[in-house]
Amino acid sequence: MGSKGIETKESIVHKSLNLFSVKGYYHTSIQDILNATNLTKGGLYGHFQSKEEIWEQAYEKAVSIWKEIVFKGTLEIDDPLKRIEKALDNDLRNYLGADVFKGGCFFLNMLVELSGQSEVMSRRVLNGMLEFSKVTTGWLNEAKEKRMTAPDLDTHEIARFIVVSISGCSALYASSRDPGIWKTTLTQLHHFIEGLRQ
Amino acid sequence: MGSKGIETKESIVHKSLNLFSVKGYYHTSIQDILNATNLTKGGLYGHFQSKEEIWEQAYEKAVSIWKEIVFKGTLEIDDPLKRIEKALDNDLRNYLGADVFKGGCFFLNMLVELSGQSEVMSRRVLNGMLEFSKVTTGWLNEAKEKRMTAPDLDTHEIARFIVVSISGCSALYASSRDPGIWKTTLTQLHHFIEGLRQ
DNA sequence: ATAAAAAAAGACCGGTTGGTATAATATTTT
DNA sequence: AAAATATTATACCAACCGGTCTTTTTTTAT
Repeated sequence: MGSKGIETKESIVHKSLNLFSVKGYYHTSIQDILNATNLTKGGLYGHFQSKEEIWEQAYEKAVSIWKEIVFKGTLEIDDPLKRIEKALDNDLRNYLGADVFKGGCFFLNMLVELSGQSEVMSRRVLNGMLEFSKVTTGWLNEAKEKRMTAPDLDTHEIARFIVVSISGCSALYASSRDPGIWKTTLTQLHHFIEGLRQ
Repeated sequence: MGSKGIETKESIVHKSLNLFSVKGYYHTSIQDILNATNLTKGGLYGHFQSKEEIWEQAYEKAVSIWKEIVFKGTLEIDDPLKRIEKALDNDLRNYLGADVFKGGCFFLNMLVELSGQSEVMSRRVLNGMLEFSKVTTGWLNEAKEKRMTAPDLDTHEIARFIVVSISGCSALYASSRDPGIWKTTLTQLHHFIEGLRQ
């Protein structure tokens, strides 16, 4: 594969990711992608076997973009609870609120659209979100071991509730475009997490 | 319109509501509705002018079904905070968790799917959800006036966070089908609301 | 029972969907 | 420069989309 091909392929993934995040997977047609990339079908299907394969690569790119934003400046924070708060601040303020993807949170949008349509694709998105829940659980366990919280803290449950909150925040912000949504969520989650300290 | 016509029309709305909640609006085709109702195009378009008109009536029916479940047994509760908890229990346990709509929460699914597709339809769903937020705000104000909470409680913000939480819960439950999602949310919201008392 | 009205059937419409096959054109490699 | 290879264009496919129209059937009112 020559350098021209690689460039074109990356362009397809990039443009498709934007389209998917704004219009959704099914509502983005191959023709939409062709218009955005100034290609024709031959040019596109030389790089991908199917629309779903384009989505897979777009999804992976979205994950790497999201990770870079959310975990920025978290690892150097010693206090695990503050670390969680930093990650949440990154997610809601610098990812969701900064409109990194014009349609809101790429993952939440995909999860809802694909549920009941494609078991394979929706499962993949869900697992990605559960991974974040696991990271949070780990940090909560760290806080518990350091005796910063109650010794009987149900860290798995707390982490799950945090993911629930940011998911709802993403859903409502995407449709309302009201920054008050993520600001409120951030404030309440801050109080919630600080309330775990003993 | 004879009684046969009314019966058919109600059947169309009923079947369509189920299809919309499982497959989504755009992914439900007219043909799907025809198969479910054992009608043909002539039979269907004699009752409705467009697919969107079918959705409007399905939406209204969903609202009435939801209201009946969520507000059941709430009005006779004097304690406004307990009243909110009862409504949330109804919503998560008896509506979402009971799989009243097979695809999860009809409103959340519609909100996400329609955002960025149909301004008119998504706005309608969002406004419906904000109405529930207003009811909750009113109940919180009642608690504040009765001096059950801190005098400076930001009731609007609290209500908004509650709606955020149940929205996220609906999104994650729809795709995971894990009852632990709504059970966790219920537990945490219970603690959250009880924590408002002073 | 019969006439009027309502309901339903079914063919048809233009447009779009994701995807394929083949031919032409660029780009690399030799 | 020429040959090999990678990339792209274009025409085409069957299936499906929401919706319209006319005809036939069924229900309803008299």
